[in-house]
Amino acid sequence: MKTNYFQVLTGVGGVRNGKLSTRAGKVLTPTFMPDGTRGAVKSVKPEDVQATGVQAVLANTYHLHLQPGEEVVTKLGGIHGFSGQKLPMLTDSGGFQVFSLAHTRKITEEGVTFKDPRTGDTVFLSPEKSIQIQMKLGADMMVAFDDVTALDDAGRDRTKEAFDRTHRWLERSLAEFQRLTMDMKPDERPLLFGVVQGGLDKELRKRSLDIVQGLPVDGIAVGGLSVGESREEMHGMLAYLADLYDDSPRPRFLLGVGDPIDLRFAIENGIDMLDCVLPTRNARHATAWVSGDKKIHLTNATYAEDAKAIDPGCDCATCQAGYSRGFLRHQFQVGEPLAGTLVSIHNIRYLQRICEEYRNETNEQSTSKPN
RNA sequence: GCAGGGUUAGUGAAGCGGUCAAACACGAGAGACUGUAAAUCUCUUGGCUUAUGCCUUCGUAGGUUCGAAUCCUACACCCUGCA
Repeated sequence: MKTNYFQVLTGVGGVRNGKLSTRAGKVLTPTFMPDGTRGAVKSVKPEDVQATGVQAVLANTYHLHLQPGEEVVTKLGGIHGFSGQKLPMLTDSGGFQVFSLAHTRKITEEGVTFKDPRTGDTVFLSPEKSIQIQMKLGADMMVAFDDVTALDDAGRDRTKEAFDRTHRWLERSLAEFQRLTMDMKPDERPLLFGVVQGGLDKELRKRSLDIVQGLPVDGIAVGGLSVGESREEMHGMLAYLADLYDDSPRPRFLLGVGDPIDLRFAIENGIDMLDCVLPTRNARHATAWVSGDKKIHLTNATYAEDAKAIDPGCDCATCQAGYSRGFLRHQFQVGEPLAGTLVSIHNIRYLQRICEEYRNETNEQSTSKPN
C-alpha cells in the first residue's frame, strides 16, 4: 500500500479538504468528476472540460473494452494519449453495467457475461479481466469490479447476494491489481478503489465498509446508491456511513451521484469524490442548474426571447461568453448539438463551483491537523 | 370547355354510414433523467379550467337517414389528362 498519497484536513461539520496524488497529477477534493464513458465527456472538448476546473475525469472499462478495445487505446498512447485528456483519469470497472444492462447479462461466480445489444457480441468481464483492462487503458485510478443491484422495490431482494459477491470479487480484484503493479514504483502505480455495497441495509453496509476498509485498497468507494431508492433513503445511508469510516487517510468516492443537492449532502457527510452523468445528460436534454440548485428547462417557451445568460453571474465559459437563453433555446429546438455542449460546460462548472466553495470554506475553518 | 382526382385538427396524412373529437407522423407545450443501451424517454395537444360529461369541427350551402367526415345535389378552390 502506498503512503502519504492523500492528505486531508477535516473541517467543521465533517467536510474534508484533501489533496490526492495520482501518477497523472494532483486532485483537489472534494471534487466532482464528469463521466467520459467512451473516452470523452460527451460533446465537450477535453480542454473545455479542464477549463471548468474539473480535477479528474472518468471513463468506462466496459464501453472502451467493447469499442475500440483496450489494445487500440494502448497503441494510441493510453487513455491520456488516446483521449487528449491530460487530467487524472479514473476508470469505472464495468460493475455498474451489471445493473444497467441487467436484461442482457448473466452473472456467475466467475464473472458476468454481457450481450452487446447493438452487435450481439458476447462480452465477458470478471474481477481479473476488469483490472487487466483498466491497467491496459492506463487509468490513474481504478475501481474494483462489483455486483450492483437495483434498489427499487423489485431489486432489493438481491442485495445480500450482491453484497457477498462484491467482497469475493474485491479480493480477486485486489489480488490481480497487486500482481500487475508489484513491479511499479510508488509514483507510477495507479490507485485502486474498493466498493462498499449493502443496499439500504445498515448492518450490511457497516459490514461491507469494514471489509473494504480492512483491505489494502487505496480508496473507499460507496456504490449501489442512486439506483432507484428515494433521496431520503440515500441521504440516510450516507449520514449513517459518515460516522463509520476509519481514520486511514484514504479518499472516499461516492459513485454515480451528481445532483447539486445530493452533492452537497455527500460532501457534508465526508465524501471526497463523486462522479455522475447528470450534468452532461441533463445539459443535452436542455436542463441547466441555476443559482439555488434550481433547474430550468431551456426549451420552455418562456425563454424564447430571454437575453439573459443561463445563470446571470455564473463564471462558466458559456455564461461569460454571453450566450443567451433565447439563443440556446433556439439551438435546442432545431436540434443543434452546440446547445448541449454549451450547457454541459455550464452544468459541469456549476458542480465544480460547489466543490470549490467547500474547499475554500474548509481551508478557512479547518481545525484538525493533516492526518 | 370536357373527363377524372382531390379539399380532414398547426402541418402532412389515415378514416369512407354508427364503436370519430377523428389513427399515425411531424410540429408545439410540459416533465423525467444520479458509477451513460440515454442528443433519450414520458405525458398533453379543438373548446369547455377537466369529466364513463357537454359543446363546436372534417372546403361552403343544402339534402337523404334514427344516425353523415363518410351517401346525394349545387357551388368554390386545387391538381391531372384531353381540347
